[in-house]
Amino acid sequence: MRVSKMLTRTLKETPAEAETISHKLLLRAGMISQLVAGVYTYLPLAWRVLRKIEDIVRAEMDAAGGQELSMPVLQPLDLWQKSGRDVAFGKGLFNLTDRRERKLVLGPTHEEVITQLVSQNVRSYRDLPLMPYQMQTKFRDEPRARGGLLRGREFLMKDLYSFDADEAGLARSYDAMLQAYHHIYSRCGLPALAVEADSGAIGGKASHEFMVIAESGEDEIIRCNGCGYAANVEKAEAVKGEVSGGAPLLLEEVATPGAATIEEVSAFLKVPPQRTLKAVFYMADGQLVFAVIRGDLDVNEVKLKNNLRCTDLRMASEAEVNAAGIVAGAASPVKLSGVRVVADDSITSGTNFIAGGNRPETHLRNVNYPRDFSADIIADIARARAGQGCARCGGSLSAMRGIEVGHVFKLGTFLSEKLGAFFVDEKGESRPIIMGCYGIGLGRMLAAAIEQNHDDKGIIWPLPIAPYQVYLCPLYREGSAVAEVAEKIYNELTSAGVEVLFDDRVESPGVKFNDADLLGIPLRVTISPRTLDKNSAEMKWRRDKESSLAPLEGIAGRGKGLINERMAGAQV
RNA sequence: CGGGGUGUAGCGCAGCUGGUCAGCGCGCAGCGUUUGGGACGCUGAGGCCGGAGGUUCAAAUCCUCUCACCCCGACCA
Repeated sequence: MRVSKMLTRTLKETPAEAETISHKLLLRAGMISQLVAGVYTYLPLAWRVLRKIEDIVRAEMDAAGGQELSMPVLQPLDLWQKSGRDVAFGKGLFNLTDRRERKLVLGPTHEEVITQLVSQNVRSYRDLPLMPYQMQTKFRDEPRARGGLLRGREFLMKDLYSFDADEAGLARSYDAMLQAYHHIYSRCGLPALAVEADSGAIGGKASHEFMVIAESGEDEIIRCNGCGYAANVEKAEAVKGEVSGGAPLLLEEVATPGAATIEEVSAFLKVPPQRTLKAVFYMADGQLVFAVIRGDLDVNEVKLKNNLRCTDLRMASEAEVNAAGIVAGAASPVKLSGVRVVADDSITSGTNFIAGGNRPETHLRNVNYPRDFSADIIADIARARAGQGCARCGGSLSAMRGIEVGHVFKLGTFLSEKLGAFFVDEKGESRPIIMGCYGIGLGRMLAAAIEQNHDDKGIIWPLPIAPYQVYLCPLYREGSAVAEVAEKIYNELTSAGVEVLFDDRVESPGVKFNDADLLGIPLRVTISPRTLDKNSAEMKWRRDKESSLAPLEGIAGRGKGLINERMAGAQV
């Protein structure tokens, strides 16, 4: 490809709408163009990257037993009502109505369609397992699209669905996918970490997310430095530590003027935060819930929501708390009635806590569970954080941010039961097919690759997914043979099967080098009067500092060799 | 949906206490000089100032409504 013929140009200045690095660089490199919020055109360079990612994903899906198909974007709303997930997706579903007033949605995912399809085709356990997949554009009316390709309302996704006759089969399918996913990320030069993930309200036994570690990531990951345990903070467990308080003492009231927060109370009473109880109020499906947790810990709302089995959870307003006759800032579960109490299990191990007195500016000393109060639910509802102990091995936990580039999920039989996907087993009995689903955000992978591979000059593409492998960069000078030689090398490299972006523009060296750096093509081949004097061309890897000279004779073979070497090697 | 912000040339922005306020830089076109890290000179093209109302002798500028986009939060298989 000749740069002079490309549809897009590079930008010197970053468009104001971009905040994250990948978004800025994608715009500056002329790889994407926004149409409306969260919806982008993939311009030729980005499309080439996406196709490379797709090729790798396709190869691994096929190798793992997948079979590719393509399902419709346009789906009847009825199907979603049948599964009940029209409610779960809510406003995230793009709705439309056809000329016959039939309600349709733009598919946000394809479990319903595939399950229906499978139900029409599978009769017997002999027909299983199945692993159909597709690469398809998904539509989700996100409350807030952001970060360019990182979170769009229209995005490319690979989705595979597994259908098995029994749990063991599901486990095999699931493991095959975990393996395939590891292969995919590693082949793309984009190391991703598999972390345990929350399985959500719909349930299921296991779920893993694949995370690319990046500052701009929307998710927080908790990871053990000892055993390698890693989990999304939504799900992560940690050792909370024992807090002794001695033998239970008599409950006693103390005045705490002006002290309402944990910090204030613990400073005022000269007691460490872990010896206090924190009260947090939520509205769960419209009902007030009182969450109690040790003062040094924070409530994990996902865990709380799962324990409450509610669909809507949010912090309660002060008015809602007051309406229940509770004193915010001095609330406690002691002598409380009429409100559902959920306590973190951390409160069961210590004694003689400080808790609110349920009267303004008053607290209680020596509060003990279960002597002084009860809870409707006792469970782990604490948010894990760096520095705590690993629940598995006792090692030390650290926290990092990640971009979710893949999510695999054991679905179970929820959908197959709702949509009538049954099979007949060996004993002749009808049973629901056991499902799993496995997604990879293709566009998000592209963006994540940039988040992880860039410098202040621009993108540094991992070789396997780079739009082109070589940036051929002749530096023009009147009366020299540079142009002619460049054309020759372009033909030679291209004939050798090397993907070349040929900067045939009559531009100054600075312009060309800066564009080469911005576009991030892995290998830059420069030809100038200077190199021609030595009958050679300059070879420079985008990722490296140094450059070297290679003789013009046999340059195509040399270039191809270097690329193959790097493709095969660890460093891409 | 709550909070905040921004809409002026392809991009980045200034002008916004009403009256040469239709401007600057980059980019673009032509000509010439340049060519190893975003060169220089000259000439030129390009804007219903997001939209609709209103106030006024006069509106990019003030008021109202509206639309779009961005950020924080909420939300998120």
